[in-house]
Amino acid sequence: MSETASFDLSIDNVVFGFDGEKLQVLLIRQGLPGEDMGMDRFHMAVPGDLVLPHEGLDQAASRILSNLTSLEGVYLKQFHAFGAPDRVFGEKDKEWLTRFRPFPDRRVVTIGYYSLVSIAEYRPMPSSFASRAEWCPLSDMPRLAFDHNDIVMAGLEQLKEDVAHHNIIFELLPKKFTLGQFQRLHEIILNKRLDKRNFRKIVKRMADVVALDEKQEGVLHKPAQLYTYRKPD
Amino acid sequence: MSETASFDLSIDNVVFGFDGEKLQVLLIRQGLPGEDMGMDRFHMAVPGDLVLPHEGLDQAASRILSNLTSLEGVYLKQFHAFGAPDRVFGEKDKEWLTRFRPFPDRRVVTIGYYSLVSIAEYRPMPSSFASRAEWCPLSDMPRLAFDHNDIVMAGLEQLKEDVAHHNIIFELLPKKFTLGQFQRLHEIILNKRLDKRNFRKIVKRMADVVALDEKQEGVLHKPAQLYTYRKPD
DNA sequence: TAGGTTGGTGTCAAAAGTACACCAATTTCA
DNA sequence: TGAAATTGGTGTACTTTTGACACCAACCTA
Repeated sequence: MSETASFDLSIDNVVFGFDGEKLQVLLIRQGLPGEDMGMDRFHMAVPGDLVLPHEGLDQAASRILSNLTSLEGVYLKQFHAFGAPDRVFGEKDKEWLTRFRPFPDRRVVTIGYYSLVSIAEYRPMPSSFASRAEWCPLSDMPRLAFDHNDIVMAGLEQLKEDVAHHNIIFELLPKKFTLGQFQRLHEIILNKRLDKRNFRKIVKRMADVVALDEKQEGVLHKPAQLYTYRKPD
Repeated sequence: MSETASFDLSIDNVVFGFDGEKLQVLLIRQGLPGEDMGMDRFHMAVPGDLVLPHEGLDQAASRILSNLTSLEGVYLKQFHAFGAPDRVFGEKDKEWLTRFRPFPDRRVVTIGYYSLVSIAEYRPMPSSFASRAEWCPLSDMPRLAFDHNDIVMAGLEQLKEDVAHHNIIFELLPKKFTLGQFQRLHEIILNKRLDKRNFRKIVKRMADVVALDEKQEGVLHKPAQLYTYRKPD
């Protein structure tokens, strides 16, 4: 075993999206855009790529996200480094590396980031996006490439903790949201039911959640008051 | 700019110790053991080294910690990856890299870990340790090598958050501790004063902190009841 | 106009948090 | 041998937060 190591470094980004109903994760199809592959010739994966030689980690994360998904200016947070020596073990994974990576055998350590996106706000994506990336409900994740299933789960755990103690959850909501959506989002992330009246009591105490002069329209039930989040400087 | 990157990967470990009074950080003198260096010919640094080619990250972290400090079996937690392209900028840092690293110009990304240690329990260190590592109060940190000052501060921030929500704080205490020490430790980490009676009320509610049948000895004041922490499976 | 669906509201009891002051046990020094 | 210094140890009253709980309202569709 040589004492001199040489690693590739990558970023993998777990993009969480909320559509008012479910938490979803943005997945991309591995391979060249437009290339036709048999059904089991590819894996879905979390958007990720190698860090460039002179690039900071956060910078790389937002470049890669932007390249692969056209998402710009979204919340990004580093949450964990994944470096198990056997991160890459599947045959399909090795084949993919051989085709698309200059040094397919080099060990690659990846830094996990997660992003938060309101799906409603980012719905109109460029077409180049739609062809390669798609939302997938967290409750229905397929087998992903490499150790990406682990990365997604670790990202979710981190999100849970962060939500309990910070205000980042608003990044998952559209600018205008209902208290129903807000509560559902909490319930999904924390994975437990909350009492409606108690939840609203708490929200009333949040000075930065303010009621708008507007109601929901076109819903098949009593329309809800819309709220928004005002960032405290 | 080439598209093919190649990185060195290192671990840097912020070892926090508590002596009943102050929070301290374990620092090592950079350079060869026993080598005589002028006062400004070296930097203090957090214990860290390169990850080996076939080694997992957690595994590397505990190997490196053990090599540099003889500490074994201590609490270790990965908290952040540091990869700014200009992490290494000082003249002394470059000189050190040239002497001790096979590829001194290669970009190195480091994974930050922190460890928690009760100084009292680990006081009897092998002599090889004492000559190279020493505790330094957090309140009195010198200028460290590379970006290690940032790493220490980031580790402290993470510790603050983790202490509020997990039970890891007991790792910093000796097996037998007084409520005074326990309270002081909280005050230091959270950086605020706590009321003695209220603090003890909370502790009484912690089922896993139990009073021992023993008192402090040889202190210059009323001896305190000793307590211990029983891990809940 | 009836049924389905989500929105929206208040009260009470239990638990947790917060503010606050004095005596006790040991050591050291005069 | 006792006074001073130092930290240990205790309880009460008030406020705030949490948690359990049930019904009517407004919109849509058929």
